[in-house]
Amino acid sequence: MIKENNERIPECECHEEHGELIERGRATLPETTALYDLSDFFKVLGDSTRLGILFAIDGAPMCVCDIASVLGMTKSAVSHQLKVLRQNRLVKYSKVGKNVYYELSDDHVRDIIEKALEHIGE
Amino acid sequence: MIKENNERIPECECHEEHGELIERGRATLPETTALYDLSDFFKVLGDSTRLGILFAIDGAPMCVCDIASVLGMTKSAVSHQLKVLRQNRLVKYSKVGKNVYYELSDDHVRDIIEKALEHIGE
DNA sequence: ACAACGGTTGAACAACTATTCAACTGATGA
DNA sequence: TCATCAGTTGAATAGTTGTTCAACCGTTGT
Repeated sequence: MIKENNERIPECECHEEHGELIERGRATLPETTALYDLSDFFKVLGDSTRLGILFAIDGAPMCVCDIASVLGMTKSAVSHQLKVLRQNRLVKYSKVGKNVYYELSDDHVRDIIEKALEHIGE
Repeated sequence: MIKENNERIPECECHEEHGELIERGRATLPETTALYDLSDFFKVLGDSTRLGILFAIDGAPMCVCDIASVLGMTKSAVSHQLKVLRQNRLVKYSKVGKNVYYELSDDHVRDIIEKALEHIGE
């Protein structure tokens, strides 16, 4: 957890002369709120169930029951995670009769996941 | 949490005819271990302190004390998070006297964070 | 109107995680 | 050699998070 930007950042405790370095570090540091938004975004992707859902519905929309079947989980558990994905706008849905079909809301996310997969495969 | 791939995936509980959809979903689903690796990677980025550290040392290596100063945190807290970043190979370090200088180990990570920032800014 | 079904929701519980604190290691300089 | 400082570490604690369970809502078909 990071202190608010408007709090005074204390001098470096160590006795080296790194004042300039610290200034530079502070300069490249995004706003506190931006940092939280960013970490929240990564937190959403940091769960294998949610990633599984994203992979499952990649290509074709699927209803909750189907997703649950693919992942071998209960509808309830899937629905809870779909809520998180919805709230963070990673998926969108459409109701058809009794069913609710979910799909990826964005190509952006696909790119990020792909890049991460590349990074890991080294 | 996702069931192991070698477990039998049950038929869809709902009474629609989605057999093909489910087959397709299963096909696009990565190996369970790959899914865990991927979510672990995002988990590391899903913390504002760790992101703050990455931003701080972006450009110039910094010692622990400086990082702590920039973020307004204790050396201990920073060191604990640096350990996580080390274990996941997101940072590398070099000792100079009493100090330990940390820097980004990879341009890949910078790309991913940048893409995520783009995604959020919409 | 009613039962059945797909899906959502809230509470509860267990598992995990980040920070603090205190103790420790290793390098430096007197 | 000894005190000091940069950094690490383990245990403890508080906060967060994912799944389960049971109850619920809205739509469909009879």
